[in-house]
Amino acid sequence: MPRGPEPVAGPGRIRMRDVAAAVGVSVKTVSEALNGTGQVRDRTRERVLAAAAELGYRPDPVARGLNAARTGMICLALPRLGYGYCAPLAAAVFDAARGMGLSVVLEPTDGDPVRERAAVDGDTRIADGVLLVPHAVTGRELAATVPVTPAVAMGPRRVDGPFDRIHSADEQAGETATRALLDRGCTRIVLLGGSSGESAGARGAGTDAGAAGLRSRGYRRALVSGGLPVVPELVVGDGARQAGDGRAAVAALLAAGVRFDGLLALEEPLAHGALHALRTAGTAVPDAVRVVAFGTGSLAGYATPSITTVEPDVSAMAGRALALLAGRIGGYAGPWRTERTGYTVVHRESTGA
Amino acid sequence: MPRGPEPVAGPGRIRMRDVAAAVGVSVKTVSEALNGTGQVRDRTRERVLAAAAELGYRPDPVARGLNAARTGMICLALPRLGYGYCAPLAAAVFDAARGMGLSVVLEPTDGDPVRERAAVDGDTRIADGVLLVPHAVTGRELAATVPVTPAVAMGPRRVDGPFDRIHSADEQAGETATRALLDRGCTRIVLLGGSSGESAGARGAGTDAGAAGLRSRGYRRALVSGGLPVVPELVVGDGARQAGDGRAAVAALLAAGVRFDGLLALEEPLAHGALHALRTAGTAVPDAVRVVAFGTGSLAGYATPSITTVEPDVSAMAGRALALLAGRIGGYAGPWRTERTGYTVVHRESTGA
DNA sequence: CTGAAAGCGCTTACAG
DNA sequence: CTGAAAGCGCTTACAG
Repeated sequence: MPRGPEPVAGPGRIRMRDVAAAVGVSVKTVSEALNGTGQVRDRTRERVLAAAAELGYRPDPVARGLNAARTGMICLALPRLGYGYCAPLAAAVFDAARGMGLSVVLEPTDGDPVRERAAVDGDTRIADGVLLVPHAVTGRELAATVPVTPAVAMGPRRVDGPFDRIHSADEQAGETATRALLDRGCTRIVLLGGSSGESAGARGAGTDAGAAGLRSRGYRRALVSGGLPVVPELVVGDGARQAGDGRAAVAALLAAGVRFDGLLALEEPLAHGALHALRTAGTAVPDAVRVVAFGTGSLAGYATPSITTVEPDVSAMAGRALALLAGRIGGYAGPWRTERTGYTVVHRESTGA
Repeated sequence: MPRGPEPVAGPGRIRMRDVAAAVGVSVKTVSEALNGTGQVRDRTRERVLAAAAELGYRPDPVARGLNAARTGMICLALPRLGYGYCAPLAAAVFDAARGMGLSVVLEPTDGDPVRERAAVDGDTRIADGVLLVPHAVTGRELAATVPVTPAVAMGPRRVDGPFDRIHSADEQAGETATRALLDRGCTRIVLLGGSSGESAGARGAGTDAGAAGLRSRGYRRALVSGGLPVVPELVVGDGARQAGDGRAAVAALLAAGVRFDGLLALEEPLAHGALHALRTAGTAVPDAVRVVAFGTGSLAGYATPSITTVEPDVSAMAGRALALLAGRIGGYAGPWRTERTGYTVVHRESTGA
C-alpha cells in the first residue's frame, strides 16, 4: 500500500466503499444514490442515505475533481486587496462565484509580474480557471503564456494574450470626472496621481497604460475639448496612491503658491490626504477648490466635506468576467472577447452637491 | 473509458505517461526526476526534464492531492471582507499562508450561521484545514460540528468547539481605549455601537459576546475602576457598524441636548459618521469632544481631524492561527489550545495628539 | 435496477 | 538506478 502520511482525519475517514459494505451494495450504487444519478430503487437509496449519514460519510471533492477534470474552484489573482478597487471587486467576484457554485482561491500577486504570469501560466493550478487583475505584467509577457486553464483578464490594464478581457472604461471615466469639474466652473484643475503626457505613467505604446495613465488621458481630453490647456505644474504625484502622498503633493502646491480651483484625485486615499492638506492651509472645499476622486466611496461620504467619487461598476465587472470564464471552462472555444464596464459619478459636498 | 466531458485543455493535455513514453522510461522515473525524489541518474533526469519542458508538461495538482491526501490549500471563512477588521486580517492570512506554501480559498459566510457551520462541518471541502472568523454561529452550534479537516477559530467571538482558537483581546482593548479618554480628562464618554449591560449586545452567557459586547464590557470596567457611573443615555447605536448609523446616533444625541466630552466608537466607520455629525453641529474635536475608534486606521489618519484608533494585531492573529492550523494538519493531536492577540492604541488628533 | 471493473493522473513499496 | 503494479476515492460505460 504505497501511501503518504496518514490522512488527517485518521483511520476513521469513511469512504464510499465503507458505505457500500455497510449496506451490502456496490460503490456504484452508493455513488448514484448519493448523487441522484442513474437509476436506484427508492428502497436502496434510502438505505444508502441512512448508512451514509450514520457513518458520517463525506465525499472527497479531490477524488471527484480528479475524475471530472474539474474542481469547481477558480483563482482570483489581483495585486493586493488594498489596491485600487480590488477589495470591492473581489467581494463582487465572491458573490457572483457563489451564485454559480464556484469557490474562489484568492492569490495576491503583489504586483509582481512573475507572480502575475505564474497565475496564468503556473504549474500549481488546482483551479478550473483564472481571473487576473494585471498590474505590472505587460501584454507582451502575457501574450507568451500558455494558460493551463482558461483565463480572463480584468481591470483597467489593457493587456493582450490568450484570454478574454473585461476593461473598466477608465479613460472615459477620467474625462467624465474632469468635465464634472469644468461644468462647475473650474478652470485650473489639479490632477493628483496622474501624468501630463503619454510617456509618463503609460507603460507601453499607449495601449497598455495603467488606470492612472488612462484616467490621465481622459483628463487631458476633457481639458482640450473644453478649450483649456494642460498645465504641467497642476499635474502632481504621478503614480502616487496613498493618502500621505496626496497630502504631501497638495501641501507642496499650496506652499509653492500654485493656484487651482479644482482637483481630480485618481485614487480615493489621495483625496483624503488632499483634503487634509487643504484644511491645514485653510483652503475651503468646495468654495475655493472642488474635489472629485476615483474610488468606491465607502468612506468618501463621511469625509469633511464628503467627497464626490467616480465609482467603478465592480458588480458588472465580476459578473461579466465570470460569465466569460464559465463559458471557456464549459468548452467554448471561439475568438477572444473584450468587454467594457462603466463608472458612475456620485456627487457629494466636495463638488458643491 | 468512463470519462466526463473532454478536459478543458483538450486532448493536448500532457500527462506524465506521455513524458515517460517520449523519453522511453517509466512514469516512476519521470515522477522522481521531476520531484527530485528517489535515485535518478543525472543523465536520465536531464532527458526527463528536457522532454517535460519540450512537451509543456504540467503536473496535475489534483491527482497529486488525491494521492497525498493533502492539497496545500486552506479555507478562510469570514463574514465579509468589509466587516470589522476582516480585510486586513485576510491580507495578513494571505501573507502568512504564502510564506508556508499554502493557497487560500476565501469563503464569505455573510454572517450566516448555517454557512459558518458548513465551513467547518461541510462536505464540499477541498482544503486541508479551515480558518473560521465566526460571527453569528454560536459556540453550542460549533461544539456539535465534526470538522472534516482541522479548524482554527479566530477573532473576537469566544466560540467553543473541536478546534484551536485565537482571540483578540477585545475586552482589554475596550478598557484601554476608554482609559485613554479618561486620562485626557473626559468624564462623560459616549459609547457608540455598544451596549450598557450584559444582556444587550451579548449573545450568550457572557462568554460568547461579540466584539461589540466585549469592548463594551471593557468600557464599563474602565468607567467603574475610574469611579465613574455607566450612563445609559451615553450608550447609543448598539450593534451599529456603518458610518451613516454613527452619524445618525450622534446627531440624535446632539439634538437631544445630551452633553458629552468623549466618544468611543466600536467600529471605525462609526467614528467617521460621528465626526460628520459633530462638525455639522459645530462641536469641536478634540477641544469639546475627544474621539477614539476601533479600527485598522487606513483612512483614520486623514479624517478631519485624524482619528485615534485602537488597532488589532492582525499579523499576529494570522501568524498564530496558521501555525496552530499547520500543526493540526501535520498531525498534532494534543488538547485544543487558545491564544490571545493584542491591540495597539495609535494616538492622533482626535484625542489631542 | 445493480455489480465488477476500468479509469482520472499521480506516488511509491517492492522487486529487480 | 529502474520498471511493473497497486493504490488514492471517486464516476461511469458495459454487461447483466
